[in-house]
Amino acid sequence: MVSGAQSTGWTDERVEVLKKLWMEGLSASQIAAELGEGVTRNAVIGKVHRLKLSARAKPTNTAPRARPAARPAARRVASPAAGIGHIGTKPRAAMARPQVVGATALAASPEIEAELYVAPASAELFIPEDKRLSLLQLTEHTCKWPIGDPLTKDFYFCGQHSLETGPYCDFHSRRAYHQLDRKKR
DNA sequence: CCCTGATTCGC
DNA sequence: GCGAATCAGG
Repeated sequence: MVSGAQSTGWTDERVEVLKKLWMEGLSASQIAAELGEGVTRNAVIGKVHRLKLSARAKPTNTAPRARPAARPAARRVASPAAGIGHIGTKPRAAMARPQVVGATALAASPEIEAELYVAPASAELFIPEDKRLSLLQLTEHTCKWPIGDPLTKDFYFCGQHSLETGPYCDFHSRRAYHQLDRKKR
């Protein structure tokens, strides 16, 4: 009976890992990635709540989450058989290493992957001088992301081909948002 | 846009 | 019990 490897289903072993990592402060997605196969971040969160866990770094506050009121009906995947809909999302290959955990107040555990790679540190793109644009050189299709100090001659615009969806290029549009937009109702 | 956890609800 | 879908916030 040794062979009872239920890939799905929470074994004690997995639960322990889950609890450990959760208490360590790792995010649900990271834990899911660690557990690997068949485990999504939702599964992790769901299990965490089921285990009465959660509240790892919450000294106070019960956070009275506002309920979504009335759920119209969370329909499961309707999958109409042959979904010809175009794939709008990119596979993004493998994101095995998400951006480093916040690690606000947790002790590093050597037992876990101690492999942390330092960020690229490239906070900005380097624009070759021949690609830099002055204010007057901007057009509808050039990235209008300002670089440098406007008070010095070391100021110019990105100048890359901008997206149709915004005034910036792909790189800078992501930098422009990332935290804004949604809360700014 | 990316991400986080929280919640609901069909299975 | 499980987890996808969805919500709400950062």
